[in-house]
Amino acid sequence: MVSMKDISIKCGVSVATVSKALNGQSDIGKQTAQHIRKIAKEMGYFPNAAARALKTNRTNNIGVLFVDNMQSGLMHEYFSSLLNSIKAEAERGGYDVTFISSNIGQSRMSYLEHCRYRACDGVVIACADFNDPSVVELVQSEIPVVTIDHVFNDKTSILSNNVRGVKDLVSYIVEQGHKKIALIHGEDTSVTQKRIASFYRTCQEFGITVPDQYVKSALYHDPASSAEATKELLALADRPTCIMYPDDFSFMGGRNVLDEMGLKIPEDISVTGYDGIFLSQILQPALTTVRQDTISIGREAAARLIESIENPKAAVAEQVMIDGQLIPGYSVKRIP
Amino acid sequence: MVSMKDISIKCGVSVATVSKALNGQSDIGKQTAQHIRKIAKEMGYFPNAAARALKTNRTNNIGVLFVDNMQSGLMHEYFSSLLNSIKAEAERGGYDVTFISSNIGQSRMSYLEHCRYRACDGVVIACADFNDPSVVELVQSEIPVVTIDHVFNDKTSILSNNVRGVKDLVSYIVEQGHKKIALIHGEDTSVTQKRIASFYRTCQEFGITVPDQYVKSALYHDPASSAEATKELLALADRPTCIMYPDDFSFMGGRNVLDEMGLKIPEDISVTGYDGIFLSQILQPALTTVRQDTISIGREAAARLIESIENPKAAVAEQVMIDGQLIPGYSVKRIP
DNA sequence: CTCATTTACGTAAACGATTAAGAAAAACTT
DNA sequence: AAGTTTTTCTTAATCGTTTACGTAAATGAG
Repeated sequence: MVSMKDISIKCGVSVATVSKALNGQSDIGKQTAQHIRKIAKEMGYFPNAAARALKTNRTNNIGVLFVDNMQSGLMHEYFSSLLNSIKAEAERGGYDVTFISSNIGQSRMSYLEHCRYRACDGVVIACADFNDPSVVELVQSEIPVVTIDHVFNDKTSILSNNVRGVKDLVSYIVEQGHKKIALIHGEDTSVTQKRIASFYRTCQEFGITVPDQYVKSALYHDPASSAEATKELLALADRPTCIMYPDDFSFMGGRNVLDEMGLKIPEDISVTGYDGIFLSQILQPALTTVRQDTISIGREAAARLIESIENPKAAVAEQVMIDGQLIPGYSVKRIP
Repeated sequence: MVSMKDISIKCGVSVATVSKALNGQSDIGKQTAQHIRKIAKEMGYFPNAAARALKTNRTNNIGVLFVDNMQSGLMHEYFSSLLNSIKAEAERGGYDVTFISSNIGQSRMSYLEHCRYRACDGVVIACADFNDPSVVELVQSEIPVVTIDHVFNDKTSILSNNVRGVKDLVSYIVEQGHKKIALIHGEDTSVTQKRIASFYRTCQEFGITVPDQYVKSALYHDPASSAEATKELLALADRPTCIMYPDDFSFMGGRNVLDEMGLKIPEDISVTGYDGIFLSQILQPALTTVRQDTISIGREAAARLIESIENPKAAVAEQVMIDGQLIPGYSVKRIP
């Protein structure tokens, strides 16, 4: 590996001069700097990240927290797409992306310790148990943090606009003429709470009362639990005309139940999903859903994190709402 | 951050002694070492990765190459699952995982340069264009490399046993009584070539001749192209009784076509997928497919890479075959 | 008791970069 | 022309570790 020393020898200057020339410091002669840069390129020089990190305490490395309780974190298209976007934006800003975990080898360390160990310049918390003390510790540390879909006081967070998304979805369903709308929601998280609240509120705005039996609890990304909930809904004396699923993938579970019972979508029953994953638009009929803008969410998360790393004084903690987009599809029947 | 210096002061010994005690060197008194370790733990000491890397030229960091031409790399469940497994095994071995990319900030660097810049101890090449000169350069460098599903001379590679997988699949289909089997395969890669060859060979072994029109080309993970191929197959005068799809997800495209034409699976036509993704077993009927053992593939890749990092002299390049598992499902009809 | 060996620790030089402070040379003042 | 400022470069310290080597004390051999 060619180091600054090699360049300094070749150029007949000191190492300090090389460093300053390469970093664009002003106190180096124009032509000297140019010459040094040329030689450096010729020799294929790249800075030694470790040395630079040691001295500057900056690594140009951001950590991502993707904790997959039940090994499913990255399997969700929502999260893998998010990661992709974070990665892309980080690269654009000159940062690398490293996974943060709670145990490295035999020694178990907290997320914070891991971050310090690797000297991450910042962390994106994308998928984690936000109540985990180890996560809270990290959030409250001095390390710049951006969270996704969860708000911590005084920290920047990027939020998929679930309130608006559900509102759009419900509005669309109502506009198609439905009055009996059921909601199957995921496990209790702040996202879920928002979706449920928005569901009730929007229904109310349209003067629709929702019987308690129309709201069922299931799990995200779990077709089995959605299938179960679907059965319960279909067993009701007064069936809903439209069922909203926690997410597109879970819908696949409900779909099977509907199939078995000989119910056609959307002729006999209408359905909606959430997320807008690739699969949802492959299905026949295309699923009515809300596409969460993972590209923007990831991009904003990385960009804001980098901003607060590079300009800590001016870093303002804020909540950034990213709107999703209603995809009408063909799974909701128009009722005259 | 507490450093060795802090510990050395508290313990009244030199920094060198602390270093040696913490690293388990033999030339430190038993009780001294124990005391130092105790204090270190009390003070919450963790080594500074950058300093250690600078001195030892080892980072305990492995790079992963997941190049997503057309931004789909991580979207495939095969790859995201692979990444998950690599990550898990790396963590077990005390390594962190960093993405390697070709451009970091404004300066475009080759994969190799990126690896050197970050001083990755090794790299897993999981998803990339193996003909890309930049990839080849990396493979031929001094950095330990393990490739997945592609063999480079003198390098360790982990291979999903596609030959066996397709053989098992075809055998199963034949055993169910099928003689007219069509294959829709993915774009030209070494994996695809193996699958096609294994398809032909197994058919031959069973004395089945495959008309050229029964073999169609499509793209992996692309339902549209598989749908197209399905149409072509169904337009044939002598239709196949079973269609093999490039992968489970692509099958979804074919499924729509079959649906439209009123063909029931498996009563009217049999189908198989490949991969064994979550979705495949949610479908009704459950898809006959081959589950690729991504857990083992990822684990072996990381484990072998770490082995060759930590014991370079004894590192033997080898090809490790990981068998998949036939999942019978219910999408292939038994023909008497 | 002396000399050799072992044990346990300290000294100091690296690793490759950054940066404050200093110094020589050039340019500008008046 | 002498002093002042500016420009350009060097010196040297530093970041936190690791490690070859040195050395003093303890132990053993004869």
